[in-house]
Formats: sequence, structure tokens, C-alpha cells
Amino acid sequence: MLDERKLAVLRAVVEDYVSTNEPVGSKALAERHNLGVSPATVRNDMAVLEEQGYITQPHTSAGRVPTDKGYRLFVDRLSQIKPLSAAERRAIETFLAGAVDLDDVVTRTVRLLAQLTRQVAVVQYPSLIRSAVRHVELVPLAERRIMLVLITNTGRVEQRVVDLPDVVEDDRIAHLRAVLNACLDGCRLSRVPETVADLQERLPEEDRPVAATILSVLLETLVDRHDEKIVFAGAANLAGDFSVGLREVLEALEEQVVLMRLLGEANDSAALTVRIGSENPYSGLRGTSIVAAGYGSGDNELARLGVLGPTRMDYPVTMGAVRAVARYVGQILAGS
Amino acid sequence: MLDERKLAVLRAVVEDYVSTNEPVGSKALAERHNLGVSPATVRNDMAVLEEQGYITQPHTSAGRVPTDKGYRLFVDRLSQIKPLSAAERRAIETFLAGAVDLDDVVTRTVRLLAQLTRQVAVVQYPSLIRSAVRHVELVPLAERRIMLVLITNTGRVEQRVVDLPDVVEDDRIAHLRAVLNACLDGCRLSRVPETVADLQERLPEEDRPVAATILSVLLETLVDRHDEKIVFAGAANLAGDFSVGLREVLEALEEQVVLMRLLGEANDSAALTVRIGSENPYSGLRGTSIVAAGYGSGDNELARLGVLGPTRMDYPVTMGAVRAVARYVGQILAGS
DNA sequence: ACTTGGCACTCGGGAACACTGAGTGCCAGA
DNA sequence: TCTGGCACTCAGTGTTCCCGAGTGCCAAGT
Repeated sequence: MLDERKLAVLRAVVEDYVSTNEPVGSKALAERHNLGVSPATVRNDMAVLEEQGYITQPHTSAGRVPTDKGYRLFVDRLSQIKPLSAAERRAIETFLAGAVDLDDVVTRTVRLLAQLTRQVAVVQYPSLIRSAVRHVELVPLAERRIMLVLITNTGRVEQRVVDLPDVVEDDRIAHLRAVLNACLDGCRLSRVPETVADLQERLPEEDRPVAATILSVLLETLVDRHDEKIVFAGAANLAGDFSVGLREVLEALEEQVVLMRLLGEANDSAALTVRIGSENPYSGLRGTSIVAAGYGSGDNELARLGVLGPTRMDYPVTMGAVRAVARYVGQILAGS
Repeated sequence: MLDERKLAVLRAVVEDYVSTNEPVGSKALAERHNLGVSPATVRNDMAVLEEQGYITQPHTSAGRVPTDKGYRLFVDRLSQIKPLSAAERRAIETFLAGAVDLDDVVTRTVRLLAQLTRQVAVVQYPSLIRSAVRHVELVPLAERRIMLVLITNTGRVEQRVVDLPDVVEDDRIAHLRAVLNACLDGCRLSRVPETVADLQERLPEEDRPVAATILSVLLETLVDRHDEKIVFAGAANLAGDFSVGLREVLEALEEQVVLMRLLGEANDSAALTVRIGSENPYSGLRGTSIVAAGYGSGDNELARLGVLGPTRMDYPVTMGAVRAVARYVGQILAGS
């Protein structure tokens, strides 16, 4: 149905359009990519490609522009992910290695990605639910008030102030802390609810009300944060590009929920996901594409990151950058 | 030099221009604001105001537009801060009261402010340096690695991983923690360096190397974070307004350092600060104004927050919103 | 001395218009 | 199946023209 040359034409159209941002005509195309055929032939091929919905013309007597379907084919079959240069890799590595805590890792990552791709970068904080408890801390603040601090093996720290039903002496708190840690240390967060239920029963009668309060806050913390935190950077890269509805995109970026879905709803693997234009779930983003990947330490995916840009983006380069950054972040998180 | 009526004309020009976004002419002005004089008179006054630099015309045969100097006079002498409605106040209060931790307070605040003013809101995290230590926690992670967690009375939590020079048993860590807390609890962060120096000398010989490592990280944490974290929201409100250089503004917003200076370099009081157009220190923001205020729990200012919008903004309303939000955030922080 | 109506002047912006040129579709010939 | 040739289309640009909002200035009125 689409012979080799027609695919080459499509590839050429995409590449030229991406680099010039102008509809590409048969003549220019035949010249720049030495296809070995005349413009007239290219025109015929283009007519076919248009009929099949891979390209379109903004108006009669203009060049052709790829459609979402055209980009899709390009990404799936006509292009190869372009690896970063050695220099870029080194720069990434040293930049990320300088991070002092989780917040810093995420902030640096999102900026890095934005700068690297010259687009909007989006990074989700590592999910709590897939990580494990490293430590639980109870800090007395006042007679009937303590602070609960939860530290995970991904370096994340959650804190909550807890108002207690009774006055509790410090050493009972200390004891409770010891018990909690004995039970929960190393426990996968997804398993915490069961473990906690067990624990509850094994406590002495007198400690139960206090423990119940604390534990309910602990559980709440886990559930609450199921809607994960997401940050973005590089919005300035959108300015000056009128092919996207700027206002709508900015609005979407500030909606955690939308962003969440964009990155891919807990996708199967850590593989690269590309959503092109109308393929993505939010109508305000009809003119934009998202390239995302999962990242994690070791084999389990912790969260996702990606970039968002006009559908007319350089997919091979962008995909290369996203993949590379995802890998490095994974390494950094594993090492800390 | 400027009689009463000329001031009234200036006020009218500002108000009309803000609400219509179009240069305002003498006729329309004389009609809408019942000044009791004819357009011709208004013209004369306008000519004077223009000569003095308070207003200007984009081109001959167009109406007048306020200059930065004109807005300045308007803000200083011709307008009153407009308080929020009771309904708005209540909405703010309940919205902010729902926050669960410091992060949440800040996030909610910045969104609230953006929505309230329909502009870009900017909020600085409460400064570490003016708060006090509530608790220091040392959590063993591995044989030669611990996590240092610092909790302040403003609810902020800082954490750092520390690599130790020696293997240290858990109970020596526990002891160190106890000593640290005894010394530092309630200590103003600005005093921590001295206190730590003292402490160092009173420790048993054997603990010194380990303690030194930990304490140096602790100090570093305080210093490092002297460049404070700042977040913004509502960038979408900028879209569609071409009077500001969108790209430049977005770039400025992503530069912590620039934002920092915009909010006012540790200004004297918690009073409202207004920076109009070219008054502000960054050339990319020539078309924008910043309304900022300090906020804090009790009497000491912890940090600043504000909004950024086109110079052509509704100053009375914006100032009212910023002032109100600053107050409420202060209250919330004091209460938690 | 200030205010007012009148009047000539300026100039941005919109409508009408023609022109140019890139790009197309189609056809006949190789 | 490819190619050159040719007529056609139409977005974008430049030109011209005109309208009207708004101004500045002046002379007359209070």
C-alpha cells in the first residue's frame, strides 16, 4: 500500500516541516533530500499520502504538513531514537550528581530536561506506594501533640502533626517508636495497612487509643499522597510558538490531575511513551505531543517524567533526551 | 503644580485604561466621569499631565495612556486599597485551613492568590534563618551512613544524608541525638553556628570526628538554603496579554534569583511594596508590576509573597488581595 | 485667568484591490 | 511508471484610499 519511496517522502516531509516550521512543497523536497526522482513524482506520492491521511495541506496551493497520523507512523516506523552525545551525557551526570536531597534531584532533573529539549519538562515525584519504609519518627512537640515523620528508601520524607487524645509521656512515645520501627522497617508501603492492623492488636490495652490516632494519620499520609506531586519547568520555551493554544497548555500544566494522566496512567513498562496531538486525553492539548518514560531505581518503576511540546517536534532527539535523563535519575536515586 | 482637577483627570485616565485596555480620549473621559467640565478643558489638563510625564500617547491622534510615573502617583496618592468582600475572606480562610503540611500551605496559598487576582502569584517559602529548631533527628541508614532531619518551628523539614568517617553503633548515635537536641531545641537558627561551636568542645574525645561530620552537614544545610525556594502559579493568566513580553516574563519566573529580588530584597517591613514597570530590577519585566508583602507568624517576617501582572493592573484590588492573603497565611503558620 | 466651542490637522486601522509566486493537479509523452 | 509542461488556485503582501477618533490651537465668553 505504501511503498518504500512513499515512506521516504513522508519521512522527508516530517523532517523538513519540523526544521523549517513551514509547509513543505514537492520541489524543495525533491531537491533537499536526494530522492532521485522529479518533483512531479513526489507530487503523486504526496497525493496518495494525503488521501490516506498522513499529510494534509493547510490550504490549496500550499505545501503539505504531517497529520497526527503521519507523525505516528514516523515515530513508529520511520525514525530511530537519537542518542545524546558523550558530552551531553557527561553534563547530565555531573549536574544530577550534585543534588543534595530528593527535592533537589527532582528540581534539577526537570530543569535539565527542559534545557536539553528546549521544551516543557514534567517530572513526577517518586511514588510513595512502591517504595519501602526506612524509618518512622515520632517527635514530641507539646503535651498532646507530636510530629510524625516518615522516611522512605527513596529519600522522601513525609511529615504530619498529630493531635493526641491523651497526654502521653515521652518514654511511652519512645517505646511506641521502637515498636513501630521494628514492625515497619523495610516494609513496602503497599503492605503497611495490613502490617498496621496486625500491630494494633499486639499492643497493650493502654496504648491503643494513642496508637490508633497515630496510625490513622500514618495511613492517611499514604493514601493522601496517592495523588502524586508533579513539577514542570521550561514554560518559556512555549512562548513564541503559536501552533499551540498557549493559555490552554499553561492551564493544563497547572492541573496536577491532567498532568498525571498525560504522563501515562501507570503505564506497563518503563518504555518510552509518545502521545501525539489528538491522541492525548485532554482537548486543550490538541496541538501538543508528550514524550514520557518511567524511571526508577533498579527494576521497579517509581514514577514518570517527560516533556511536552508542539506536535511539530524533533521526536528522535526528544526521545533520546527523555530516555537518557530517565536512566540517570534512576541511577542517582538508587545510589543515594 | 497639579491642582485637584488634574489629579482627578489622571485618576480617571488610569481607571479607564485599566478597565478598557484602550487609550482614553478627552471626550469619553469627560462623559463617563462626571468631572463637570468640557472635553476641551480636559484636553488642556491632559496636555499638562503629558508634559509632566504622567501620561503619554502611543501615537498622535490617539488617546492617552498612563506612564509608570503616572501609575506611581495613582498608587501613592490617588487610590485606596480595596478590602476583600466578606465572602472572599471566608473562602480564603477555609481553603487555607485545610492544609496538612508546610508544602501544602504554600501550594494552596500560591494558587489561591493566582485565582483571586487573576494574575501570576509568587510565594517564597518561610525562611529558615528566622525560625528556630524544634527537633533534630539522626536516623541510622547503614553502617556508616545516617540521615539528618531538621524540623523547625515553622513546620519546615530539611533532610540530608551523611556519610560517616567511622562505623558508629546505634546507641552512640542515640546519645548524640539526645545531646544535640538538648543543646539546640528552641535555638534560633541564626544562633546555631555559635551553639554548635560550643557543643563541639564539650563532647568526649572519641565522638568528635563523627560529630564534626554531622555538624558540618547541619551547618551546610542552613547556609545552603539561604537561597530560598520560591514557587509560582497562574502563568496561564499571562497568556493573551501582549503588553508584556511573555517569553521574558516566563523566563524570569523560572529564575529563582530574579524572583527573589522581585519580591523585595528583605524589605524593611511587612508593608505592601509596589514595583511598577521600569522600577523593578529586571529589564525583561519592563511591562509588568509587582505587588508584594511580607508575611509571618507573630511579629517577625518570615518571607514574602506577591503577584506579578501587567503594569495596567487594578492596583487597589490587587493590593487588597495580597494584603489579605499575607495576613491569613501568617495566622495559619502561627497556628500549626 | 480660566473655560469653552469651533476648526483644521494628524495618523492608525480597516476595506478594496491587484499582483506575485509557491504549489498543486492533470495530461500527454518517454 | 516516471517526467516535463501547463493552467489554475489562493495566501500573503503591498498599495491606495478613506474614515474617524483624537488632538492642538485659537478666539470668544464668563
